[in-house]
Amino acid sequence: MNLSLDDIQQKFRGCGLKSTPQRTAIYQALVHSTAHPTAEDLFAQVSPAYPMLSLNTVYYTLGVLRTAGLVQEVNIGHDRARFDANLSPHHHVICLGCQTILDVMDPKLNRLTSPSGLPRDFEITNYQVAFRGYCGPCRRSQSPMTTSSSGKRPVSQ
Amino acid sequence: MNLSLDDIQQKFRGCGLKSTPQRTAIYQALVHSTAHPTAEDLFAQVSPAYPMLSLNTVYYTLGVLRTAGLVQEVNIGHDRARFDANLSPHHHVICLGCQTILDVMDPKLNRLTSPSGLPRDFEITNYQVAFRGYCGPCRRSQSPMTTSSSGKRPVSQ
DNA sequence: TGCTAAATAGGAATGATTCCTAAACAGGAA
DNA sequence: TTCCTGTTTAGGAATCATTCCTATTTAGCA
Repeated sequence: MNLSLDDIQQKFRGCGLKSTPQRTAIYQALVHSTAHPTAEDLFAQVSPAYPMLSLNTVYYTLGVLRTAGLVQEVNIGHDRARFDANLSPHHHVICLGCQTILDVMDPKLNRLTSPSGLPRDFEITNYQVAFRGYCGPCRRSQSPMTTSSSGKRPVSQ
Repeated sequence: MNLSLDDIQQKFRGCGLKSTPQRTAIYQALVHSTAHPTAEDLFAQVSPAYPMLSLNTVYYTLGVLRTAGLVQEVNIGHDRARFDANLSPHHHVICLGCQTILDVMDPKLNRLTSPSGLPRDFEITNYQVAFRGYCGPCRRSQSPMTTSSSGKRPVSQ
């Protein structure tokens, strides 16, 4: 996706959001990324151009954009929130090795029907499929004996 | 599911885990729950019977059980980890109002095929569908004007 | 019964996120 | 254009789930 500054400004106005340089830069960085960055990632990316930028502002901005429906939060594990400006219906593939998240836009995944066995008055608004596995590089670097616990605290998933 | 203490002890042995009263109690509490409790929930539930129990032990135990494949972590949002001892393939419905997680065992959801557009060497090991929406009580208690932002920091999803 | 590695408890540390507040600013009104 | 007001920003402190560290206890085997 390629959005000009004007496009972004219009988007913000359309949602009743003020358009500030920081906000624009943060949103733009997110739109141009496919890496599902964390707040800290975005902070690192935008900081050089705005040395006074506060991580706090990144969190606040992401919260505002999420509320406005311009970005969504993606989570793998409970560790830190990752964000995505891709609003078209899509799903995710997560590498359990390097924690990379890939977008999957297979249309057949968008035709799932409401599951059986739900309370009658439950209203589904959306759903997402999360595929987990290992990417090529992570598969190759995994030694065949990685399964034995090393005696330390077990690692998340 | 109803597991006797003997069943649990056998399960632990089968995974090469020591069987301790605390570990057994924590696992049993999880097996008997359908509420996808957090570590703190389990701590609160088991504490009365084991007043010396440490929350630390609950975390450690859940880590061990997860590594052994006896429990899985379920996440809604990035806030805190929730756990599930239901190992049969199933999916989740999450109420965005009260954060309740329901299990969904609709067999048609277990027949999804690997999505298109994936790098050829990516190996999917499993997947889960997360449906989001609002349960009956939450729908009814939502006033029609809840959408207007109150001027405070926006709330998570 | 003794040994040893694993498990436990407690306290301290970490780190992501949120809270609080004063100053700066965007955007509409005059 | 200038002024006003509510929003946004930055910075520091606070919160809270989770992990780390460590000494003590214990399960399970020899």
